[in-house]
Amino acid sequence: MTTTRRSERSRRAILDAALELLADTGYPDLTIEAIAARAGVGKQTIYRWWRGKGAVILEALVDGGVTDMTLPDTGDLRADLRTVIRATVAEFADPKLSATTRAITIETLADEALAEQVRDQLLRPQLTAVKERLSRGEIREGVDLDLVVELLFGPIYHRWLLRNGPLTEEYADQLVELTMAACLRNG
Amino acid sequence: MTTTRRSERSRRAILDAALELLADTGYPDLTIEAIAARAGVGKQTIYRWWRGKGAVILEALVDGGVTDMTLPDTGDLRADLRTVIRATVAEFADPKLSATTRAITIETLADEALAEQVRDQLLRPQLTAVKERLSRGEIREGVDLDLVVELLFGPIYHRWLLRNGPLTEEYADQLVELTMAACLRNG
DNA sequence: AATACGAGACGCAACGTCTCGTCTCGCTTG
DNA sequence: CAAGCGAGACGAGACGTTGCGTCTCGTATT
Repeated sequence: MTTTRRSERSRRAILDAALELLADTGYPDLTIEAIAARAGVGKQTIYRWWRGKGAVILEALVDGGVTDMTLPDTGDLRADLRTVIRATVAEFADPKLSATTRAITIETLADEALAEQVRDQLLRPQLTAVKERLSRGEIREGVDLDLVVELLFGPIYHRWLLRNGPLTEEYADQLVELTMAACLRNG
Repeated sequence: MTTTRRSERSRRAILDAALELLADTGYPDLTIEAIAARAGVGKQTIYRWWRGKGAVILEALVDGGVTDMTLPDTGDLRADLRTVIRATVAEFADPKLSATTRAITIETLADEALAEQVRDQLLRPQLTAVKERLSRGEIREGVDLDLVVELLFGPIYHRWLLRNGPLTEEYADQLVELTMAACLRNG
């Protein structure tokens, strides 16, 4: 049995320091030593509880409640999706939030174990929520809802990753429109 | 006037060494020093001609002719897209090729200037080719072809990035089918 | 009494710059 | 036309710097 006498004070300081550093100085300057210094914490305290800076960022995001995206159900699927996709596009367009996403994505690409945690703890809840909302809509027979979810979020990631065009509200709406055309029962 | 007395021999050795290292030992071990050692070249020779390993990988890919994706035009848009998307999915599913893509993506996320070069020299040609093929198809009025292209490639990137499901031929076909439903004139 | 804590020293690896001596090319000059 | 010269790229690797992850301290907490 592990006697977890973990200091909540240090934990919070570390998570906050990580997010602050990302916002202030950007990913290249986000080092374990910088986090420890800014948090007023020994490096060992970080290594004792996390596998690396990727894990720190992940916990900071989960802790920050980014995953609590309870999407609306007004009965109008098109309108509800517009709300969600507009919010997602805005999130990716925001330089501050985008910096955090960029950091966690880099870590994710270099660490498969972390990638699975990010997927399960951060992304899946959101994707599942959208999928469930879709399942209550007028979707054509034989259409894979997972694929529809990807049809919505994939292009956003794609455009963000490749810096291949503006991430605007109009873009979000067009994306919803086209996706609806793909899977709605009444074309 | 710059008297470019650049050694083609060294250039080739460096590009080859970079790709070999990526295939053999993976991204974490892809260092400038390792590339120089494997290529039998001084580090300065790399720094003289490239901004970093990201630029080396990019040139290796461009040089390797990855961009020469001349897609077919049989008259059947659905069949042609199936061919292209199947190939793309297979590319992302292949561990060897995927390792290179992963490496260039990481570099891209950390270096905006590199990102633009990758987009313009590597990705845009392929996306443009697909867009042109689409423009010869029976697409509904008022549909943005750029968006349709993202509808095709976005989900693939999304699934690959998040490791969020298998990248199979069936997946490719379903993706094409759904995209066609979204934008074809005769629903 | 046990153990997490802040602080920081330690050896290691890769960074990017630099300084060698060598080699190769292009231009000059006899 | 050929011998010689000078600029600059080349392989090699030393150099100081930075961040890594591990390790000891003495202190603080429970």
